Amino acid sequence: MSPFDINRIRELGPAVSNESVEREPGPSPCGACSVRHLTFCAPMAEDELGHVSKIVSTIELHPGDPLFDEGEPADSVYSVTAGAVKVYKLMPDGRRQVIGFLFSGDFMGLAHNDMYAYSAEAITHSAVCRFPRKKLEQLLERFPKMERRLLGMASHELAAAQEQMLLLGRKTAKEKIASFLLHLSKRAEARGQNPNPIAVPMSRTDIGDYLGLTTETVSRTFTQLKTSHLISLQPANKVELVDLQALRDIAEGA
Amino acid sequence: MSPFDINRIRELGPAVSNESVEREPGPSPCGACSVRHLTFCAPMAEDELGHVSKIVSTIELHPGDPLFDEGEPADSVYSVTAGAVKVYKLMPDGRRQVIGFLFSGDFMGLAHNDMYAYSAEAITHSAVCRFPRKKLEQLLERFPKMERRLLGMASHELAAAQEQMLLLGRKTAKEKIASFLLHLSKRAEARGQNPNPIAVPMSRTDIGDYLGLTTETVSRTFTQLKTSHLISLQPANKVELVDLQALRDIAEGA
DNA sequence: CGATGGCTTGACTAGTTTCAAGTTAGGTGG
DNA sequence: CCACCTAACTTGAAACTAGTCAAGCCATCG
Repeated sequence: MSPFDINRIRELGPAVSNESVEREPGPSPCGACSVRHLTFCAPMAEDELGHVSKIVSTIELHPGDPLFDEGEPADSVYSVTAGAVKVYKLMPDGRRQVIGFLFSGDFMGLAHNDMYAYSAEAITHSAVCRFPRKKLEQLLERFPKMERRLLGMASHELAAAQEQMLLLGRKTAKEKIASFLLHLSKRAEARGQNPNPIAVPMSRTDIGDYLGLTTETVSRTFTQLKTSHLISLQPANKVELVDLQALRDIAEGA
Repeated sequence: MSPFDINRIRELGPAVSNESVEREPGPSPCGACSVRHLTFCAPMAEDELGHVSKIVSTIELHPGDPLFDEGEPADSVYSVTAGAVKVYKLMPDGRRQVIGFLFSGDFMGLAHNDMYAYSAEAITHSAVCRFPRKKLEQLLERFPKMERRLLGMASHELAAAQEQMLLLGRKTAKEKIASFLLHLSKRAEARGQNPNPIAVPMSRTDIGDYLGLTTETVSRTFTQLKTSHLISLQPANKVELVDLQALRDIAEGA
């Protein structure tokens, strides 16, 4: 979490309860959105933002707050504006696969059919924008440039998912962890945050469920990378990538 | 492969060499396309198909023919009209992850940046339509309904990729194979083909590289399912799903 | 300052891979 | 038309990576 993100959340005002707070849109929530250039709202002109503000509502989430669950009617699409959210799928016996970690600019809930294909839950104190599906679809129809942007972001997501398939299907534990850390670094940079050291707000269990490993293996592998002086574990869940090139070599399997 | 698909290929005429053959579009290749309802061309009206025909060229592929390679400039987007194509990523040491098997109606090459993120190669005798990227983008700009269709298909792909992440990260070999066979069955049905017995045109190695397993484990697991009378291996690479419910229970991990 | 939950470490187990050898099937040429 | 040849597939035994079970450590927060 950058200070930038924290400021964004503070703008939302204090929570009135320990549950998620949903606020009606103010005069121009989108005009003030500091991460708009990262979201699917990016192509909208200043004087068109009113159309977006009109259908959006802002939700504040605390660590562990659920946003929606797999199988629920997919009434809304969400865009993360601050914090970190995880999306995951569950098997009947409790096995879990984390599909992705979402940060500022990322969206979720773009289901083809009418149910969410995964569950979403906040990792840190976060803020998301909620778009009722029907109204968003009307907006997309009126502004094809927004739909184009969404297609571009979906293509990007798809490429990332395919890269993750390679990781899950063919990489070793060490290669998975190295890839994961480099991926976090790249994404932080893309959001204009510090790429090194990186914030690692999710738990070892979450990381394991994202990489197809157990908590224990994740922990052992971190220790191994630390002992080899490739990374350094810092306070406040920060990780310094000490030897970037070595990490890249490991991640690629070279 | 259904007889239907084979007929489609025969319409293309004989190959003039053992390499892929690229043909200039005839008077109305799209008007005659029998799988159009499955492709991203579906929303186009009959009298608009000329715009599509004008930019498309048809390519015939024989088993093993490469279509493009990871890292090449992504000049074109392709739509499969007959046969089966595999797309895969390679690691420097040769480890391979098959990202997907494509059949009639599926598209590939929708990269966000300017390079293909994976390689594509024909499994069976196949036919694909080639759309120069620039020209396709112009077409999408003119026909937002086509772009909407593409976004819908991309969302669907994304959901499938996420399901595959769960498979790769958390399922056992037996669960992976059961899921794979059921997935093939569902997809055949969606294309109007027989969902049981199913055609399994890809090799054990391809299946392994798709499921994150070795050839040997795939083979052993098929044998195991056969011995348990859940499936039956038939001639011509066909597999009969004998006990559908048991396969579903295994696939879901129940 | 104690308690809780997350993280780390250890010993053992198991599922899958690896290495190796056979078997089957399909395509080719005599 | 048959026999061979090759590649794909199957099966077996040993090895290894990551998982499981269990205990201890650390840090954060009332």
